[in-house]
Amino acid sequence: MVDPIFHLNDLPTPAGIENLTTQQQTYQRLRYALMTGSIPPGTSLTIRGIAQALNVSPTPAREALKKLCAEGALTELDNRRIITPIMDIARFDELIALRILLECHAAKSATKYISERLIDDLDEIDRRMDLALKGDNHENIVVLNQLFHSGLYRANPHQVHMPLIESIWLQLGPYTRVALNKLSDIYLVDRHKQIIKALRNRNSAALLNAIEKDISEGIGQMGRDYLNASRSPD
Amino acid sequence: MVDPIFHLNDLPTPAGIENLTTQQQTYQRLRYALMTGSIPPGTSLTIRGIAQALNVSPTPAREALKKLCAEGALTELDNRRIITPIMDIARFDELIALRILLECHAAKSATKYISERLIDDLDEIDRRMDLALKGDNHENIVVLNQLFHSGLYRANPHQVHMPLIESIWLQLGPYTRVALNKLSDIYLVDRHKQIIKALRNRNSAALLNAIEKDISEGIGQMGRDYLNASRSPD
DNA sequence: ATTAATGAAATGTTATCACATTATGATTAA
DNA sequence: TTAATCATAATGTGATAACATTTCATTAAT
Repeated sequence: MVDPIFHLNDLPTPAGIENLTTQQQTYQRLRYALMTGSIPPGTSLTIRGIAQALNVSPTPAREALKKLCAEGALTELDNRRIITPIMDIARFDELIALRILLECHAAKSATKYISERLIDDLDEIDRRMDLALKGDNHENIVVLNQLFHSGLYRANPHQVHMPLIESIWLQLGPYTRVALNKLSDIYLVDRHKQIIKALRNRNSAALLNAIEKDISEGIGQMGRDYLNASRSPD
Repeated sequence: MVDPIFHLNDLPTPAGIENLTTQQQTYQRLRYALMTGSIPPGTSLTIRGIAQALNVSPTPAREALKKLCAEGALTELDNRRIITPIMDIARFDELIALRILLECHAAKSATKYISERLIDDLDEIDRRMDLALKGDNHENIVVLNQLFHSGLYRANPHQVHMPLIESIWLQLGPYTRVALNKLSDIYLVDRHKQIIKALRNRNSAALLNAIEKDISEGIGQMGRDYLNASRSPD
């Protein structure tokens, strides 16, 4: 064993996974790591390596890895090796376009289920996100940002789009971190405020516009800049 | 063992899976069965049951089932049992709306990669579909219909949407069969002809319109009728 | 008769080992 | 020096058994 998994032991563990099966805990930990961009693109993940790093037997490690592959969060190469997805600009742009397409659709189809109570909850999440932004707490920012968006889309009880949206989020995971690193505070939060305002006013057009901008000017622009910048020096 | 898997032995096997691993073969066979609607909604699928029915050991059976769960083709209940998804009209309508949304987007983003050669290929697929329709060969119809659509969308080499679209197809699998059963021949095929014509003319608006109608007036309408009809007698 | 308790059967989960495939690096031949 | 070859290690795959959970039918108590 060449200790290829580096510091995966030290990865932050999501809360509330104590009662899950070993396999589910392993899955949640890996998923969380991917979502928050804690594993660089192109990293090779082996069954035994993960098992050792997370102190579980190969079986649950294997199932967790396979599940993440099936969700698009990891890539299975032809030689059966599993790696974190490698990104290029074309693929990135497709993912951003899909995020906008799916999330605007989800928001639209959720509109009629949205209560004042839910809007208050989203407002509260956004307030916490302001604090996390001030504190530069990346993990919390990512998690809260996802809670904000998924809280909105999940208002619709007929859940068919969230798995698709989460698949996209997982694939964009590493670049969420990049985007939030570069984020000059107020920007993203501002869009969230617009979203909340549009929800309160039941202004569908404004809502969709705010969501699109939140995505395209947030992770979309930052990620694209990053990919462009990291291409040249090579 | 109560032989819960009925006649899964007799399920048609997709061609060209000889060189795959046992797990992949198992996955392909189950997937094919689901895609063509050969397993009724609500059917319980057990690891040992599938293993026995397909004459493989539990390990590959389990991996195949888990993968299909991750893709949304099967549902994992809270009690850990795995069943084929149960449909209701609201969910069905969401799936159809998502199909239209994603497939129109995929078609649009594929447009600039579409060659005359590809259009000829699609034309050929559609011709074979005409034959299959005349012969009432359901499996072939379903497979050819998917080849037609995926052939178009896969023209775009930056593949991020096909996994999402296939997830939707899998979830709609049983109703594809229903739709094609009721289909009065010419209808669906006609839309395909429109798609091909729009491709040749590079008419984007006509293309998107034809795709939307192909879906909404094909499986969309038929499936909805079926769900409405089967609701009342109960 | 209904409900609760019990225990056996079915099923999902995990651990482990044997096997197949792939990757790696040393060795040899051109 | 380079390319091919081979042995070894690393890794994924498959089979099996022990264990945990859930289901279900039977039994006992009210």
